[in-house]
Amino acid sequence: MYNYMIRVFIVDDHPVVIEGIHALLQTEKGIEWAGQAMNAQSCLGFFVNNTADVVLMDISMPGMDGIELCAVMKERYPGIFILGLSTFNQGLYIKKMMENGASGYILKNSSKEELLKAIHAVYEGNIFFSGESGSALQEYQKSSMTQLPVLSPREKEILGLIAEGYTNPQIAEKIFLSSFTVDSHRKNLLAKLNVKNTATLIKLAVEHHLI
Amino acid sequence: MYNYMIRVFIVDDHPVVIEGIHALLQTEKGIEWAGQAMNAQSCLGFFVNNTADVVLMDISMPGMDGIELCAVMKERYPGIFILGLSTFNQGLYIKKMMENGASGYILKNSSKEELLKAIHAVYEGNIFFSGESGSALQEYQKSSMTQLPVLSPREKEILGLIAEGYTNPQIAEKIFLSSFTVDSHRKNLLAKLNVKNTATLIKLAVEHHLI
DNA sequence: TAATCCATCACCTGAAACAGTGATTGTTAC
DNA sequence: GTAACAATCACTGTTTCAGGTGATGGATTA
Repeated sequence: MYNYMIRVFIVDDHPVVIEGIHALLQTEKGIEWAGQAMNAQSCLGFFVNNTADVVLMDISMPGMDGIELCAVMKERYPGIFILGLSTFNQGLYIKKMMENGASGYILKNSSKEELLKAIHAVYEGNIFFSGESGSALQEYQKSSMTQLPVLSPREKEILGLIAEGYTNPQIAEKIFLSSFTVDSHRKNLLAKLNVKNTATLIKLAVEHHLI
Repeated sequence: MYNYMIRVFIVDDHPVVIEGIHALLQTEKGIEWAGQAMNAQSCLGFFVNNTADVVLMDISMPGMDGIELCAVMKERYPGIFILGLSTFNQGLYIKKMMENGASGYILKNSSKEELLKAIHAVYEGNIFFSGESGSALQEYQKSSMTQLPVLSPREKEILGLIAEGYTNPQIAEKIFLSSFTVDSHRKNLLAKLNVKNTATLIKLAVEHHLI
């Protein structure tokens, strides 16, 4: 089916998961079991004298977690592809792992077919998300927004205008308000979002897709 | 090989591309040719009385482009998966299409195998990027930065501190400079990036991953 | 060598932002 | 029916930003 061997390494603090995936992959012709680790240190130790093509990496581990480990691994071994692994579906974690260089993300309860598809996809340099984690990434903004205070429509409007570079007097003129009122809304935005000035306000707003 | 039929529709203003992909997919057992359109209006017209499973969508078209069309399509038909299509590799466009609900992105010069892999992947609800476009997404920041003026290390440093909410005097104290100097750098940042105030400066910086 | 750019410092002015305090109206929710 | 909150407006300071203008030394580079 595939005319190459993909050396797969797994880092996970749950022996059950390691054994389960090992069992799943054991019979696969294109897959070679490179090794396993139960924590970040052990994983990094392995790669000093060994290597692999794809690393299945648990996101939550004692000590250094998968997000950090991912960054370190990609820093030291840019050619190794990392596939995030988790029992639950957290858009925030997916995003962080991707920012740290991961090539994809799947759930631990994925089917054998999905796991193989993901491994092959990332090995070929593609980016792959399993269906559920993919939608989680797309809806990351929504989930992360729920952690933020609710902004009133007026506040959102003014936030958008601030982000476009308008000053308070300009906004006031634009939407027929007193400049005092705009200033009040602006202060409320700073207070609600717990930031101290325009720079941090806009940074937070852009990062959380409020604008 | 696959026990289902995927109805594929294509929107592209280049007949050559339509014919080329049609020819590629014609012999595929699991693929059914749903139809084709050469512009956004024609595409939307088709879907009034018809449907498809996967829409291959050109990103650059006369009139409404793929990015807009993608948003409209996903709004009206959330169940249809959209695969972006382009002759060139533009991280910015990929990002926008993904924000508008696309499930993936491939280059028009992809191999038949890659095209099929992508179609099947998105049909199954996964997210798929071909290798080149995937890396383009990951390196979106770099590519988009090339369109931006080059910032000196000092400027980047000060930009970062501004984004963290420090004022000029605070930055000056922090990195042992005159507040005048910090202000100079700040003005240079505004001038180089062609923005008028802190709000737009930070917005641009965050969006282009300068910080 | 001359040109260019970075990094630094300096001053002035006006505009804008930030902080604090307080008020009124209207609607929603308990 | 009153408590909470959104939306509006108001005043007063202080701090910061933004625009302009200019200068110096050092590194790079064409």
